[in-house]
Amino acid sequence: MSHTYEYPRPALTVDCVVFGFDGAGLKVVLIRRGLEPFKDAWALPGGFVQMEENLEDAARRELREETSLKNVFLEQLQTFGTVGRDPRGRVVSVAYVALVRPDKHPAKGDTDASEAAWFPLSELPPLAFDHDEILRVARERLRGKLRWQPLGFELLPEKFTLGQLQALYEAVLGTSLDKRNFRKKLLPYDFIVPLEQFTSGQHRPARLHRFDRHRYEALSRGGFHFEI
Amino acid sequence: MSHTYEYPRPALTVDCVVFGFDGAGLKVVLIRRGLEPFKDAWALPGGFVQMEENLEDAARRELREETSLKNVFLEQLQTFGTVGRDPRGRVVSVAYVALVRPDKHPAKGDTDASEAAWFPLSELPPLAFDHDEILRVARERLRGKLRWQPLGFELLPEKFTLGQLQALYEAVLGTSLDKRNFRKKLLPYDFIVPLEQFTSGQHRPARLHRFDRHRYEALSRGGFHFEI
DNA sequence: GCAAAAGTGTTTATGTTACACCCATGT
DNA sequence: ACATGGGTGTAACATAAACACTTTTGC
Repeated sequence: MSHTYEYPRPALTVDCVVFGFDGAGLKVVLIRRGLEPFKDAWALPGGFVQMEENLEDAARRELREETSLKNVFLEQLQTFGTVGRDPRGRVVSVAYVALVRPDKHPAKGDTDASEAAWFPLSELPPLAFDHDEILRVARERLRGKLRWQPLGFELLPEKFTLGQLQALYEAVLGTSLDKRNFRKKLLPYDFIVPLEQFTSGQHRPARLHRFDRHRYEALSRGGFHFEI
Repeated sequence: MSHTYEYPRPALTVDCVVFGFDGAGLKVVLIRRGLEPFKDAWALPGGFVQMEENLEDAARRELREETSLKNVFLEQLQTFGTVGRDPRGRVVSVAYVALVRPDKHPAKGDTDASEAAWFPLSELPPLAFDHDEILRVARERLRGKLRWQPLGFELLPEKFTLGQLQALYEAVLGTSLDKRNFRKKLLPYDFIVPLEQFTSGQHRPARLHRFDRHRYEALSRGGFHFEI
């Protein structure tokens, strides 16, 4: 070990923006902080990176500890390091975006966090630190990515209707889409596979579909181009 | 200050992938390391983040110190934090991408680095640390972004010919493009402004153009969509 | 029978691709 | 005169956008 350890260094945290979709709108997981600073305020789940821990592992650990979520889609977003973003001193945070299916994941607090809950993006409480900013960047990223990558499937149940898929796109993109054109665009790629199962309920049953990840990856390798 | 300082923490660095374009191919700035580890190996310019220094400021400072580059386009790329990526111990690096016009920027070493030089992407030496990986991600990002954003203008002189612009796109995307279709696609947006100046040289003079940043930003705000 | 969501095709407009020749200059 | 890169248009094709009615179910 050379001069690497000779001077003070920032603290390093990870923060996770966990998106979910309930059929109507996008939601995000927040935890109520149990400690100062910002005690009792809502914040993104996250915490300090351990010395021998990869960044993504730290993000997954914090998610597990604070929200009981595991095996979720997780991707690095951006690193936030403005001096003064944390009143405790210099803290640099590597932010991650996670996508989960709320039906599979109840989002209950476990250890550190006294409470964890889903919030609709339209009804957010004030957030601790610069977490509004992190969340804003995360929303932009999600909107940008959804158009070129079929991320939607990380947010929907394994079997879903085309109506649900479209509602998700509409919620993320903030626009309304034409039902026929939406299907015409997606279905020919054949990574959305129709099943012989249908929903039941008050209305006409809708056909269920599943996402064919292998088919999608094969297409991707061929350098295909897909845009909603 | 609470428990923030109670345990050991990773060291934090910034590393910069500086791209330039010389009319023929993409180049990147490397510095020859003067210290262990990887003494005398080539590496990306970068260094430790100071305690009261914003991340981007640290990146700009290191660029200035190691390569004399200033006032360049700079954007955060991704954070690399795999345990073991630095033999000195746990070092997490926030990587940045910079775009510069090589004509304006000679890239001479200044302080820390004994040497700084431009390397064509096709003739790279072995790099220190995980800098190959960082560079790989940077190239991908550049390729991805160039198609939706007119980044090209950061890499070309203020006044440029359409031939130069096309050569740049071809170098970054790794494809060849049709001259007529390329112009037909870009010019109607009117953010490339023809000038009444022409090159001189061995061949027919080419009209010079400039990038109209305001026009581009006005278009962007209108949510326009541009793709090569 | 009515309310509510599912499902389905065609036409028109727009954008993309492919393609070949003449022009201006320096040597 | 020739070598070199600059500059220009059109037709075929593919993709995107606009648009309305019928079906099935639960109540």
